[in-house]
Amino acid sequence: MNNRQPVYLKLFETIAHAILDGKYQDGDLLPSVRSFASEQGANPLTVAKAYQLFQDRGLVTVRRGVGLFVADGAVQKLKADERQNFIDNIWPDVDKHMRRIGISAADLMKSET
Amino acid sequence: MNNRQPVYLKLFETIAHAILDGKYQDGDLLPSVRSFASEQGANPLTVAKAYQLFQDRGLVTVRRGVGLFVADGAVQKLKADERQNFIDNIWPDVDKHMRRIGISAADLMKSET
DNA sequence: CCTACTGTATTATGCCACTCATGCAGCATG
DNA sequence: CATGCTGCATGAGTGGCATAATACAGTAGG
Repeated sequence: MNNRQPVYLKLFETIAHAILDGKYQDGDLLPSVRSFASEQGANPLTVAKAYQLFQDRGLVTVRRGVGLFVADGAVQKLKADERQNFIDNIWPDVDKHMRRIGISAADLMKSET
Repeated sequence: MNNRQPVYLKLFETIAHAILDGKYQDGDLLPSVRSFASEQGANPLTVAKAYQLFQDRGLVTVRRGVGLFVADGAVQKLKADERQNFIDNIWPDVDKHMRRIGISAADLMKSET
């Protein structure tokens, strides 16, 4: 029903994960709008919209005519932001949901690794 | 991040939570489409759409002209469905996200009551 | 300078999920 | 039968998203 996460948000996550996983580090050049678009089978403007989100957060610096670069301290900042967002917004809901259906975090840890 | 959750899904969750919390039990009459709509400040058809999801899952029985009733075994079935959905769909994503940002389930359990 | 690459602004168009207003159909009660 | 409640089918409007076709601005390298 709701497979409908917008493409530009999926692209944002794809990039964010690549950064968090260390594929791109501070100062690295990100794929160009057009190349990443063709690589992902998306429209360049949709990619630009995803990149815009990084700019809004100050995670990339634009060198017009050259490309987009991971800003200084962006990796750390992105990770910190994601952690804070998880603790403040995501986990409370997940925790509530778990309590409601009677699953504890301890239960889940047993069936891991 | 997602304020974009449709109203009818929020309403579905509201009802589901009420059932899981024991407010409505097997055989109980659910609020009518119109009364629940005015109570929630929503459109009756949006409420109907939420109720439709329960019908699709066989969780309610319809008595046209009378109302919607919680089906026999619905409470148990809903709980089982929610658990399965959590384990299959929700938790894997949450777990992946946690690993990526370096938070373990053990970390979260420390800061809980 | 010229070419080829960068990001970006503009405008237009099609699409689809969501929401809602209206009206109809079924049942209980007096 | 009449009233007043139920759920529900139909159709229309809205807004966000994605795409497209251009065009422009900035930079690097031959």
